[in-house]
Amino acid sequence: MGNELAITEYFVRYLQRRDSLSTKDLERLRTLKTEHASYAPGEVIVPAGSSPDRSCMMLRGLSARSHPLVGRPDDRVITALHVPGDFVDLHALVMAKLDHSIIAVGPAEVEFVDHTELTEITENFPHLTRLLWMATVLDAAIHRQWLVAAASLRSSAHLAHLLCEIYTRLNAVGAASEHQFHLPLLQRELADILGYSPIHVNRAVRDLRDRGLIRWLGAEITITDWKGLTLLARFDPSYLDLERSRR
Amino acid sequence: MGNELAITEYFVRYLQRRDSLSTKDLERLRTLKTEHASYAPGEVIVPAGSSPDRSCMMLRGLSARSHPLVGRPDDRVITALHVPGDFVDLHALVMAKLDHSIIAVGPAEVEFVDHTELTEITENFPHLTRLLWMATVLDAAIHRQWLVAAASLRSSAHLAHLLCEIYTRLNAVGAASEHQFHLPLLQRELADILGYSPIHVNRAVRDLRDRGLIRWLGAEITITDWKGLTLLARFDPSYLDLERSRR
DNA sequence: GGTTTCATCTAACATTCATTAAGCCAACTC
DNA sequence: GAGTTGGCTTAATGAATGTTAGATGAAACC
Repeated sequence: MGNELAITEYFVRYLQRRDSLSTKDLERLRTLKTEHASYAPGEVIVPAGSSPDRSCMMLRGLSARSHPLVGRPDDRVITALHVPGDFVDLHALVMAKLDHSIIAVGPAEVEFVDHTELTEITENFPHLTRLLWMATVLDAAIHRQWLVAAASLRSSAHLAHLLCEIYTRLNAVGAASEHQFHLPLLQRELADILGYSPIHVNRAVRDLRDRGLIRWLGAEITITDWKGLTLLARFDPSYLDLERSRR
Repeated sequence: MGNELAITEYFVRYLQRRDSLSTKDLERLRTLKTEHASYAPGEVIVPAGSSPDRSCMMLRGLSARSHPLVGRPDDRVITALHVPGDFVDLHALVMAKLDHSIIAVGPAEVEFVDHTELTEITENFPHLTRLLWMATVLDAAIHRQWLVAAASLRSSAHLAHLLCEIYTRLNAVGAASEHQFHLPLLQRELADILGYSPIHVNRAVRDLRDRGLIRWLGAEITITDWKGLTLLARFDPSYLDLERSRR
């Protein structure tokens, strides 16, 4: 009780999109003690190699998991992007050491939750525990889809797939609608995500624009032909597990 | 009690490599009711799109997660390989629908565990639950490393990385030693894993052989220069979270 | 107004990888 | 032993992507 304008609301929506929460579960989530933090673009939220004793939920903006490359310290690969509602590094609860950093992409705001509280949930709230587990398993499903996209799609289609996914995820928690969204993502960062050179990303962006599939002004994206974009990307959202079911 | 030659032994070793198991946890694992099954090469163990009510542990051989491609039914991408000790599709416990198939690679043997039993563990064995959770989170870490490898390594180094990983995982559960192992994996299957054409995989295999890094006869692989192979692949096993720690 | 900075964009050339086609070799069949 | 199959191997060509270099344009600074 208290905490009426629950900080965890986005994450609650993320869960309710996929299962139903008991009053008890909801209550527990809404009374989680959290600590707010804001970050400037590029700032490190959680450093690689650390063993954090808390995990963070995305509130506003974007964050990414960044893997530094051994032997090429100024080079990196981004293996995940996180939008509001994501429990970004929940997996750190059961890992000995983080194998990557969490960084802010554009200005970002997060809420930290102590692992003592999460561990307590695993002791007393089995259904809620399975839902938290689900959140990490869903991240893995997204990783797999990125692997599929990387292996089977060419640059334009690959970029198209990423845009379809981000819009669908934003839309699922009510953070975007009408095929428009804010994406403060540089082409150089896109290159680290897609595994191309920045120049090649530029070719792909131009291609999607030339085909009349998207409009991209500054950080504002409009998907002008959703059907066409999903077709090119062979996008099928079922991996996002958006069905409600009992877990 | 009973079940002395526990079927779950490989998985127990997998967990004990990373945390300690209480007598109670051990007992619960060893009394899991399981159902044995054998598969011929290529056979489907769990089909994509299903909502299985059980999950399987790898006992012998290899299995893979295979993603069929929409619009190209004879094409696929393999996003994970599983060795003995892996709880292959444990994630299905908290997913509504599987986004991929589990298939046998070479002849394979698995043990199925009902989800009712696993759910019961989440109700009464919180520490063991966190260890099961860890197993799925570790799969995700491997997915991420595959993404990093795909984006940052060229064919030979990419193949080298896969070989380093498989050997390390086999070795971690005592299923391989002295840089030798059995790998019943066709070059065409390697192509589906690495995202190359079979012809290009062949070039990569030859390259590693020509450099004197590996010997590959039939399904028997010997890593003749471990140091050189890990250097080429920039292989750092820390993502496999092989440290023992309290979770 | 000029300068700097930084992201986006473009062009020219180099490398990596896919595709097609075909040869090789061992295991198996008739 | 001839034929067949399946996996491995090689070569030649073209498409996709990387690299290097530099142009453009907008915002921030002085």
